[in-house]
Amino acid sequence: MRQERNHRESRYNSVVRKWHDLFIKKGIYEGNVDFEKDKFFVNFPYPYINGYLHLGHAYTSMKADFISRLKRKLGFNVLYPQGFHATGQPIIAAADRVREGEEKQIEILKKMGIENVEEFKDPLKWIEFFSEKAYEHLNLLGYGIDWRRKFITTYLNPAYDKFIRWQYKKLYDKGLVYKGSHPVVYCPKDKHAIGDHDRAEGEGVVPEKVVMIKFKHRKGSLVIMTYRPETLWGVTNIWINPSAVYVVYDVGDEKLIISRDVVENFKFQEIEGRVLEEIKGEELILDEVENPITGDKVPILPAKFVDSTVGSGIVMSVPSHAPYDYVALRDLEKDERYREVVERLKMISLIEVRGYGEFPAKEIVERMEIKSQDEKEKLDKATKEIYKVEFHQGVLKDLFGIFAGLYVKDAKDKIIRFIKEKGVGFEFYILPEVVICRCLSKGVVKILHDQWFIKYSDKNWKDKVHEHIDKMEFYPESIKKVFHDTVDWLEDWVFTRERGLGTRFPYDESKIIESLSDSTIYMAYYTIAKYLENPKKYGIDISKIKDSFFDYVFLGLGNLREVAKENGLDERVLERIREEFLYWYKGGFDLRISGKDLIKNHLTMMLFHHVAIFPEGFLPKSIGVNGFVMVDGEKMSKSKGNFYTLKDAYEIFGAEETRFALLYAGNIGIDDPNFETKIIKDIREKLVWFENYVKKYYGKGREDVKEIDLWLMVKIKHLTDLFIENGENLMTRDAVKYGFFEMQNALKWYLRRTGNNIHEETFKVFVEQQLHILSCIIPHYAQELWNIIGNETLLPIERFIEIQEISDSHEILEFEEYLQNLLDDAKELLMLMERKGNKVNKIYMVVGDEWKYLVYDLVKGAKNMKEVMEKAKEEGFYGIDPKTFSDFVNKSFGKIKKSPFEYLERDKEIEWLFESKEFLERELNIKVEIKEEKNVKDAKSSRSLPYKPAFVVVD
RNA sequence: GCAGGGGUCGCCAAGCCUGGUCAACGGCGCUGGCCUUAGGAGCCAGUCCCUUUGUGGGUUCGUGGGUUCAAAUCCCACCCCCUGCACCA
Repeated sequence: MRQERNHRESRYNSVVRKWHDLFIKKGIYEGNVDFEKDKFFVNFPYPYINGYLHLGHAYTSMKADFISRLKRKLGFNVLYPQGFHATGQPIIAAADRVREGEEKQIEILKKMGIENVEEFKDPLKWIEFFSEKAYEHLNLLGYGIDWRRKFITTYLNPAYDKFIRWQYKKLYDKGLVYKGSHPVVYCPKDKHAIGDHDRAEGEGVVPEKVVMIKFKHRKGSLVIMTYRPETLWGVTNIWINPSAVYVVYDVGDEKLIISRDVVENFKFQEIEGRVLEEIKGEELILDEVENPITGDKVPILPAKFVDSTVGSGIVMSVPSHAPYDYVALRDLEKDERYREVVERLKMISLIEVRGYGEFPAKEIVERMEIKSQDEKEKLDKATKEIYKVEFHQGVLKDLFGIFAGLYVKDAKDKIIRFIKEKGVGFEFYILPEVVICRCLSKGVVKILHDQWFIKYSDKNWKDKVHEHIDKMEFYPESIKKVFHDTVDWLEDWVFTRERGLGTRFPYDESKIIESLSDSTIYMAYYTIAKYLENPKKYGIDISKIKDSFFDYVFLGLGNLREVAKENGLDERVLERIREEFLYWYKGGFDLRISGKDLIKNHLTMMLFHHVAIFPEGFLPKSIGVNGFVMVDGEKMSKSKGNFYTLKDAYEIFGAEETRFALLYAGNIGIDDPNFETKIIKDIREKLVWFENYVKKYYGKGREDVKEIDLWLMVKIKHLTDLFIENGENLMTRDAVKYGFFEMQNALKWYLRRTGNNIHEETFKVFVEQQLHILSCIIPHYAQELWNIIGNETLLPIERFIEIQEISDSHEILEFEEYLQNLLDDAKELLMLMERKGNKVNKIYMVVGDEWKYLVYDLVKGAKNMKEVMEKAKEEGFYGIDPKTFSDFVNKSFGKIKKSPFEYLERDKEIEWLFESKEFLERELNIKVEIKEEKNVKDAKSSRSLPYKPAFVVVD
């Protein structure tokens, strides 16, 4: 047996298959309009189907599955649908790679167990294959999804396609989409934007905005690039690279002097022109140019650090505030040829900043002991430092005129505007680092035109989204703020693409709507997908569906008869579709649960679009967000060998075990949960134990009720409440903890306390409630056992058992706690005695006298010792010698204050203690006698405290 | 750089928002015991340090300050770590 190389299939997989098929067949997961019941609509973002679903998908979607079951058992009418996402470029790109015979891609497919790789040259094959697999695999794990509403995106699904087109027409009509241009990192060879995923180098690099400023030169306008336009007031000279080649670039109305290396970049940013002449860098040296703002005449000087491929290949020198400039000038002073010129230059102090004097650059260079401009590392650090403090804390000095007194961070944009308005400069985009395309050509910044934008910058729109977010629930609550932040941060979004799968944009049919933009309001589509995805069944001809259909169904526009006629529908069908939407989408969907990566894009966009399209009363109600699942404490990855698809999990761990471990892996929240493979076995064994125990003892037991039976009942109620409360808040780890582990611990204690002499009815309630709880976690195991103990009904649609409040439940709970403390203390004592070599045959447990309990109450209600003594005096110290009394109070005041018992009465304590005598003897393996203090002579007995009997050992 | 999150007793991880009941939930690991032919599982006890024929004391929650009768919990500064930054699902 042990030699088996592969994991044996879980004993419960067949149980899962059996019941899952039946549940599906019986339609218990189908959400149908029922006005008698409150609805609960939960959904999980449709996964992109370029591969198998994995544990990451399973983790988040299992929370959706769980809550759908919990809510159903609480009496809600539940809708939990699932579609699949095919929009975008990856599938097409992957299919292309197959067609090109790329080995890596083919290998990936083969590893997935696909034999006929050829077929995957066709992107449609991918969609067909992987959406089918996703469906299959979700079923393997027994997801309770209403599959009648399953769909895929893109034009391959004409109904969905029409729905998306309708949405974008709405947005267009509302003026929320517009045509514009924007800068992208662009591959001149492939002729399209290079996203992160198709870069060989330069991941994460984005175009950065800089300012170009034109200095007057005898041959035209010398263009310098700067990140810090505010230092234009302090330019002492210009830097060029003496070994680079510069050109006079005629752009029509003026002649720009820039580096030859950047001419292409200028062209891509639509500064068209032609090169008139080339000038060697060294020829420009010592030429004079004029600062367009201050009118100062400054010389051009050589510097090694100038990169002729960045910006314009020319920069300005501000030695007072730029360490590089200061050092370069200092270096140059040593050069005979330039000494005279350099000595004449005067540093100009521009910015007042705490901690620095007039010339911060000079100070920091001296402090860091930077010797020359070759010390690049130090200089970069110094530059960063100066830039940071000056930007945040720096204030512009008087010579700035209208800008004087402003913080740099506030003045910057104003200065840029000023420069642009004066016509002496313009904005430009550069790449802060080199980007290399997959095709190995170097990326440039290109301004793309004819791009369509969604206007997320719209203030009014943002405000409405904020307003709605305030009304929503978030799990965890802390992410509400993140959503607010994201709404503020989101800028206009380019939503059209040249290539990829998807829906064409109605106002420019050459463009495809990209994937994030076509997945914004499809949750509403689920409500009617039942009809549109099964058109024949309802006599619907999708090709006849027009915008008026969606207008009517989603927005209530138009009248039934006309709309039905226009869309070739039976009026009753249309009415039902509208009704279905109204029912499920009333108050919005109830919960969308997703990975945390979608907060900053999809989820926020989803809110924007809902607010734009749907009226108040149909907007999302709540969002839950999860971290990324780890496996055994490590990020899941194929290279680490801890990557599991749903199918892997089913085969290796078993469906129920996987479900259980996923829910137990973590609570809702952005922390990364941990799926522990080693607890699979524990879970399975616990389940087997319970199953066996139930089979053996269910329906048996005594009839008379004891305190401990009541205790178990109280526990069942308490833990059920905790399970439901945590479950409803998606705290699945805690829910499982209370609903299973603590339930099982309670049962174990109960069996120990009763010595397996269980009370039939109490045990029956325990078992049934345990199965109710488990049917939210592992419904098939629960159903199987439910069936075995003689129930014919389908457990997932049964309600929890309502357990009546037990009147003295607090007292009962306290007594068990008391008993555990007592047992612990006694064990400790006996251990000590044993260690000492003392023989002990019997132990007296001596309950304190009544007056001690009176003191207990007094102390609990009193602020301090004095108050206790005063009150006691009034009562004549309860007939106790005042000295004994005060000694006792002195000794026990602190302990009593900390004591947890509030409800347990002394006579109950004694009564139940007598009932528990056998249990104590069994546990301690010694004779036990319960006594009252007044009946015992031994001096040790006086040590008794309320709720802490004294022990007297007898040999 | 900007934004968000986090540093807790070997590991994972509660608690901190609503200061005290916190030496600090729970799980894993480890140690000892019971059980067992044995291993596994299960059960019991222990797992910061010291002390103790019994309920005791000390020092802890990234670092350093502060507020308070009282701080893991509130405030300030600092150090370190993680994630996202868009045309991509």
